[in-house]
Amino acid sequence: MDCSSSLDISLNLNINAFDRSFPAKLPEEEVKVSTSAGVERKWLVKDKSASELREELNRVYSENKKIKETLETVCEKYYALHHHLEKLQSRKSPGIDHIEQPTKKRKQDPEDFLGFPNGKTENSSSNQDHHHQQYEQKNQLLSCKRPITDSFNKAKVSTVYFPADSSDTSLTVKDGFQWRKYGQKVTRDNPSPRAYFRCSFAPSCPVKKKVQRSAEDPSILVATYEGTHNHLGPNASEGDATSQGGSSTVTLDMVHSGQRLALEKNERGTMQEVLVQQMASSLTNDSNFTAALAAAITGRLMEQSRT
DNA sequence: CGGCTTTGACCTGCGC
DNA sequence: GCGCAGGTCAAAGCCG
Repeated sequence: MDCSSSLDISLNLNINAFDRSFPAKLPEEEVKVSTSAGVERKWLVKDKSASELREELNRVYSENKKIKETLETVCEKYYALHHHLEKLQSRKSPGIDHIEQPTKKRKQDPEDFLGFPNGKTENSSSNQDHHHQQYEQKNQLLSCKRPITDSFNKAKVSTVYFPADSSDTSLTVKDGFQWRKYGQKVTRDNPSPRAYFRCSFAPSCPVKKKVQRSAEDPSILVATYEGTHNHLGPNASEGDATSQGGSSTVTLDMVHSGQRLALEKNERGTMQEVLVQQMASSLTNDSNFTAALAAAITGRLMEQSRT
């Protein structure tokens, strides 16, 4: 059963209520913002009175709140539905996991069971692990794999996601280290080839890297790092790419924070994480939402500059 | 010429 | 033991 195809959870959130003309109104109040230190903050408010602006900001905040609430509600409902579906399926096939196993042919790859005992990993503080956890959980559901329960591999493994042009066929990611490609292979579960790299920055560095385009989103390169660099990064301030994840990875914290409570239960958490991932994807592809988000961020910046 | 990529062959682990 | 699939090796070619 193809879980992904049977469930269309793309959100058709009605955010029209949000005045999408808001960004378009901004030129009227020419705003220059620089967030770096030594900031130049220049506000040229011409035609609008402060009260009008405040009113507009309040409206933006309330809309933002509404969107978040809607998201949470959708999550709750989706989870309830999915849970119900699971129950029905488990009744149909007693003794079998609610998620169909495609094959038991091979043991999970190290990067497939980073372990995450209690939802944590060796470098659990980094975003990439959180992303990887989400990604793996998503993969388990989308590819209908059994949830991973094996104890995690001893080798330090981490996964980093890099945005990439889907037309770009080179499997190279810029993480600051120097890599030597030693192999490429087409794997069964992904039409795009997987490239194998060794760290060539130091001769004895044991770190290996696998890079493969995401099967679900070709615009994402999935880099799996194994081992720990036994040398400093090319730039000392860069640190270890295997534990830092690079600056290119993206977190949609607004969505995550709204779901934290719902993640308390493990099973439920898995479902929620998947949902969050898919919703984030759905929302970021929605120009309406991105416009709304941009407006909300602008509003927040304006508020901060005022204080 | 040295370093890197490409790519087919080979090795290894796993399930049946 | 066999077949499959992922991982690695190494020769050949390319490039600066």
